[in-house]
Amino acid sequence: MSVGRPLEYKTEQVLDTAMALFWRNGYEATSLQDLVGAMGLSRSSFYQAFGSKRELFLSCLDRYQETTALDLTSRLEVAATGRDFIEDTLLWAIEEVVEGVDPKGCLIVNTATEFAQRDEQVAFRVSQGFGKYRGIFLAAVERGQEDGSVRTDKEADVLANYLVTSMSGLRTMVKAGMDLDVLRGMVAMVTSTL
Amino acid sequence: MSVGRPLEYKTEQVLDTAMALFWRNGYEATSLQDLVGAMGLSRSSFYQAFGSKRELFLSCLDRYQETTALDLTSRLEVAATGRDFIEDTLLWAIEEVVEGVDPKGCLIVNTATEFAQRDEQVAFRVSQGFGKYRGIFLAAVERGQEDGSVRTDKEADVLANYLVTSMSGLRTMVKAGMDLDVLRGMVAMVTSTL
DNA sequence: TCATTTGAGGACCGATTGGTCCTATAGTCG
DNA sequence: CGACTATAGGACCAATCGGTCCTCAAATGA
Repeated sequence: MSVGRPLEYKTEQVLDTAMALFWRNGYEATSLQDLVGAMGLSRSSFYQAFGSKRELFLSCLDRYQETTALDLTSRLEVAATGRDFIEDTLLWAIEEVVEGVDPKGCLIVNTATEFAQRDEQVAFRVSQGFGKYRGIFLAAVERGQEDGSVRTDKEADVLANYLVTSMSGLRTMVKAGMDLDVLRGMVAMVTSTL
Repeated sequence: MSVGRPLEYKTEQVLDTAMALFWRNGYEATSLQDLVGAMGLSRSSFYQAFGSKRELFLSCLDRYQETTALDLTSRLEVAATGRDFIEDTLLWAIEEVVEGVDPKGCLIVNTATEFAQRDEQVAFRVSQGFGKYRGIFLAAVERGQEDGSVRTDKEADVLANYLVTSMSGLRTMVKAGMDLDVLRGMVAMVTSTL
């Protein structure tokens, strides 16, 4: 299929590098120099491969969604109960505090506050991302309602939306520097309402 | 006291204008041109009065905190019960969706995700801001526990932190474009745990 | 009147922004 | 070999960035 010199890098790999930068610093604060430097490729290769900074960002948003959704879905499959998955996921969302350095939060949440209003395509991906979260939580809640680990007197989609909202709040408080112990208490508060 | 030509603008007024810009677009995406244009003063006046873009931003954070805290405190004083205040405040947090245009979210929340990790003084003001929110919610919860409108089997400061986290989540979902009806349901979910 | 302080306006600064283009080189295919 | 594609590197671009500086007009109090 491919004629000519092959790619010297793996697209997914450099995409991950770029994603990490956007994730940590946001879109505006990440310059092209930062990007090509970290990705380890020349300006010419960069533009040939990814088109522009904005297109790269959109690709990163897509990739973030895919990998995150995949990860969560596989976690859900092996979880003992619906409630277990939900607790684990919320704890996972605040886990990065442990390292002490540079909490990145959630790329979707960060992008929602920084960028979503100014760019249609970004806004689309943001709501798409939240939709995926909601879908996964919905599946978990429904399973929990079947296996008896989640209350049945609330509609599943209300609880799912509530979990998405709570997770956004948790990740914001992570970035705001809330103590890990307090955050754990918040997770307990949220799950106690299920 | 003052010799010479007097100020032609009211400091608080132009500060509010600048605050609105930062609030809507964030720090990085707000340029000096945007600022001086909206504030209606020349570059020279700007720098003489406010020092630099960053200093202006810090001033805006301070002002935002003051006005918001003052507003909330006075609302708390006239509220019938602690629970009433909490419900009203959460509804107020999602109110801006009604207009349909340009949800700005909360300046503190926005700044926490965009900027807090990169600037000590910003980080200080962000945690200070969240601290004020927590303090107000704490007072509301304590009053609610006294007047019987809030459960007493949870410690007041846990509930206060939970409310701060929930409010952050709500304001993020506002920026993410969640429907107002769904948001109202989320507020109901949160208050039902009190 | 005169010193003082503010105002607007614009020239100007170096640095950086995202982005283009060109050259020369290197690897892989038919 | 020759077609093709990808590479690195750097020159180059207009535009914008935040910020400084200077001039001159305007308003104040002593």
